[in-house]
Amino acid sequence: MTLTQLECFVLVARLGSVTAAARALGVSEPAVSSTLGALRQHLGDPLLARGPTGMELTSAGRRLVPIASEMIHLGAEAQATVRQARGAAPELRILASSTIAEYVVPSLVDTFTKKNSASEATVGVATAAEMQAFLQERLADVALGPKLTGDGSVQLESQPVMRCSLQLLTSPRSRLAGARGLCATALTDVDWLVDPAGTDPSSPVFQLIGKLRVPDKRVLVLPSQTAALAAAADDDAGIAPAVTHLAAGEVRRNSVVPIDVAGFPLPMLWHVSTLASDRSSRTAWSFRRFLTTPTATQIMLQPSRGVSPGRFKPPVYVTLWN
Amino acid sequence: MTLTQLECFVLVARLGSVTAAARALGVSEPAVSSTLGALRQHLGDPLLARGPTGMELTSAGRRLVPIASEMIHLGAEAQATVRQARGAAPELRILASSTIAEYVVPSLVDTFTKKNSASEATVGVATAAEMQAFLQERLADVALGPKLTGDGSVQLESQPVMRCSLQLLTSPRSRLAGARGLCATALTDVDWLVDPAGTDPSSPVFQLIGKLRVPDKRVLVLPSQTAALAAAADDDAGIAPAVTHLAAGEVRRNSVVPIDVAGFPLPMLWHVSTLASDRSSRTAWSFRRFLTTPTATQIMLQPSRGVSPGRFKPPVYVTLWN
DNA sequence: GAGCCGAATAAGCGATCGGTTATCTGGGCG
DNA sequence: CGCCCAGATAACCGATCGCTTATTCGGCTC
Repeated sequence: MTLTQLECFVLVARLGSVTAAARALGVSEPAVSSTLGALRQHLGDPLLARGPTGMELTSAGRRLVPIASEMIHLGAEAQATVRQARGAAPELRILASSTIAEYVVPSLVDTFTKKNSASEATVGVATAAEMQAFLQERLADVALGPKLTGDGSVQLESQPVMRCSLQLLTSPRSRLAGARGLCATALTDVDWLVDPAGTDPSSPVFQLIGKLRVPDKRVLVLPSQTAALAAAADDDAGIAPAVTHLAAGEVRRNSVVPIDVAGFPLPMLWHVSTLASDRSSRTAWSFRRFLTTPTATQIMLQPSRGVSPGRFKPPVYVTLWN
Repeated sequence: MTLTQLECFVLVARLGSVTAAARALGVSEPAVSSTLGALRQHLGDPLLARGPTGMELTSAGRRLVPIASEMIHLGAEAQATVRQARGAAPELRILASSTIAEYVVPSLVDTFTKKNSASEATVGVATAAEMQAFLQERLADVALGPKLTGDGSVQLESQPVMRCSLQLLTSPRSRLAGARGLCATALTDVDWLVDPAGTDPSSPVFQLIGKLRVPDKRVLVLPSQTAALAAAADDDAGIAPAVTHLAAGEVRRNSVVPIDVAGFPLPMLWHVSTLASDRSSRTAWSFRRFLTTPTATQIMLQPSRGVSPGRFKPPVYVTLWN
């Protein structure tokens, strides 16, 4: 019985699927499957079995979850405690959607750690479901992205920190560029150029694609928002959904232009989420408060220039820090 | 960071020495040393350093102990919980001094599990220091042997369950056999045939040997008390300290005879120890209560015949059950 | 009944674990 | 001063871990 096995188990239990857990951990599905298999054999119980709504816990599995979860948490705490005892800065583990991670997290972290010199940040990219699981397992301290609700058993606090909007952008020379009052159905037979956050089922972009019934082959996932915008700048390459103020620079330079579609720009909110204050780390809490300050708002409005396409090393999926 | 590493660390911290921890775990000293080294490297702190009174915790190590201890405990609890959820009998992990393990534990366990069919026992041999460490780490549920005091931080409950005495036995044809009113100094130039419990610094036998200043080369550690008595039965092989009522059969058969030394038979007590009732498992508590019943006393007075020498597979040192 | 999707299994690979014996090192102590 | 003891290190070995790709299995849907 290793901590890795328990981590796998808990993640599968929380996310309801081996595949999702594998993606969250950034490994292949068989890796998780076999790790889970080892734990099953060791404990002599299937722990999880396929059910109509994903993997469902057996009676033994249900009792194991809280214990395993606590062990994992203590593992992280052990590391943090030793770090602190040695006088090192406490670490702040931040999760963000790929878009936010790309444009605003670096400068936010920069400013925060300068202000609050006693902390050291690591950043990972995750989907909303992963954020929720990781926060609940205390494998991350704070998440930036869509609103998280918690799953009832563990309370998450999610608070809006930025009001912004979504636009659809395309090349100024595209046939869509000049059109007025476009109908949504006209958008289903062009390529959609999205960043990794567009694959998160709870992201506005994903939901938009779903609502419009854009066929899968029309959705191209690029490694970053910057790359998506660069691709959209090519004539007739397709359309790129983007956060208005983050793409403002590209629009000003006229490399892309907004498409006029009813309902756009689509308003949206960025949220910051942590565990309830009494279970959250002091540093996480302090970072969260920082995000509501005007300084942080300024930073989020004036994004660091997106990393040039190809240079943006996609952290792709989060690695666990232990 | 593995559970094994944490286990090593905690055990070294509790026992105050790498060597002692290695013995408790039944492995070589370098095994523990290097496992500890791996943890040190992983956490970037020495955790423990040599001090005048054994290994001493660094500040980081001091904070790590309770966390690591809790993780280990949760590991054991995870297994127990899953076992129980599957409907299996809860397990009872018993530690005993080698003498007690040899003569009375098997029948005690037999009777107890028959009475209390919902439990399954495993037995290990340990010294008093190991018993204390294992109980505190909840790596064992109950210990049978000398009185344990606890080390202040964790409270152990130790209760006498058997009043008995220690005799010195030798071959009826030995030159010591007939002597009357022997002086203790006469005993330092014969071989002492002791069982593994005689190597436990807190055992009466060990203390006796120390008080008499018997030279090390005069002390022969045999794999069991039965073996020691068999050896003592040889002419002039030496003397074997033994619990009076356990050796009664051998004495009745005249294969060995008691030596007449002032102060002998030396009274002694067997104790049963557990964690305080609120932290101890139900099964452990129930076993402990069982030991105070007349049934259990009867069993302890009428030992199962010692296993024949050589056939007694010495569990030597306890294995951790996880 | 055929196809599909997600989990499980197979096979293989390199790194690490956990263990051994033998040796080195560094502090008390006679 | 040199011995001795206990911890650290070296060198080595086999088992397991953790991960991969490819394939098989089992339910569901059409």
